[in-house]
Amino acid sequence: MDHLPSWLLTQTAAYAHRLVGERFAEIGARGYHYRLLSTLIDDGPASQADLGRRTAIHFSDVVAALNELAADGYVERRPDPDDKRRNTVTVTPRGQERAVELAAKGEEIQDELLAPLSAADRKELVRLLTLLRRGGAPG
Amino acid sequence: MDHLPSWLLTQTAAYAHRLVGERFAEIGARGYHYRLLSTLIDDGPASQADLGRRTAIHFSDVVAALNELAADGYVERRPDPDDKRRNTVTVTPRGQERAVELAAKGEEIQDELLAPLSAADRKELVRLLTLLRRGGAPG
DNA sequence: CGTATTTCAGAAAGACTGATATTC
DNA sequence: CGAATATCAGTCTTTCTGAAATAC
Repeated sequence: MDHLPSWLLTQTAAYAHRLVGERFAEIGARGYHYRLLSTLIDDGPASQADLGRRTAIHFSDVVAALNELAADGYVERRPDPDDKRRNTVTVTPRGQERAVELAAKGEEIQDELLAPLSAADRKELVRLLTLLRRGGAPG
Repeated sequence: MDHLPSWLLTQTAAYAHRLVGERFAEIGARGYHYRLLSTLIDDGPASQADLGRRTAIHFSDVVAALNELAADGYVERRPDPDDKRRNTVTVTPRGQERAVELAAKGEEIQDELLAPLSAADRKELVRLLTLLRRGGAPG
């Protein structure tokens, strides 16, 4: 059974999942927060629908995660004057600091997760997973 | 963001996960059924605790999945005469047929999942994931 | 006594569905 | 009108936690 890729993928993913959940929970965060904040900083302010597309998080979950981030003062929602349906989501100064914290945690998690792999193997893994992902989620 | 291994792993896993769920659902099954039946056939009858360890499925989830498999007549639970705490789980003839069906579905899912990868890349992926998994789940 | 097995009830997290109000 | 956006309420799956009863 250990040779089946989908089995391995599920197992490894479950481990990665648990690790990400645990480590982010240590600082009161979730994976969604990390994804959203990072994307906002890397690609700039966006509407919630745009955020959903960029992060591959469902619209409804973007709303919920943004509620949490806004409650802690990490992001702000402002109505888009050009399109009244939209909220423009921006990162506050506090959110910038939080993003640094989450990014550091992210690095820490990476290192823990990839500990068994050499630098070359890590690059190879990224290459293979990128190829795989194309089959499922274009973008 | 696309270069972060844990992100890639989560995304790819989500895709693999969805694929496995959908395809097995087409024949009224779940991933757990496949894992449990395959393990029972490959390694022989076992107690539920053993099954949990072999498949890396939680005891409580083994119970639930076995309830489903037993309801369809694919497995049988018999009290272990040597240790009255244990149930010995065996595959019925119907279960053998079902296992063949699930294995075929499993192959189909593999092919769909790994379509973007060459044969060499598939082996490489298995190698890397196996290494990774050691970090989290020894066994 | 502590440990192992089976069982059930439920929670957390991610992904998703459906409905609604609003605006383009 | 159809399409997009934001929101809310809720489901589904997998994984895991906690507690109970029973047997070693």
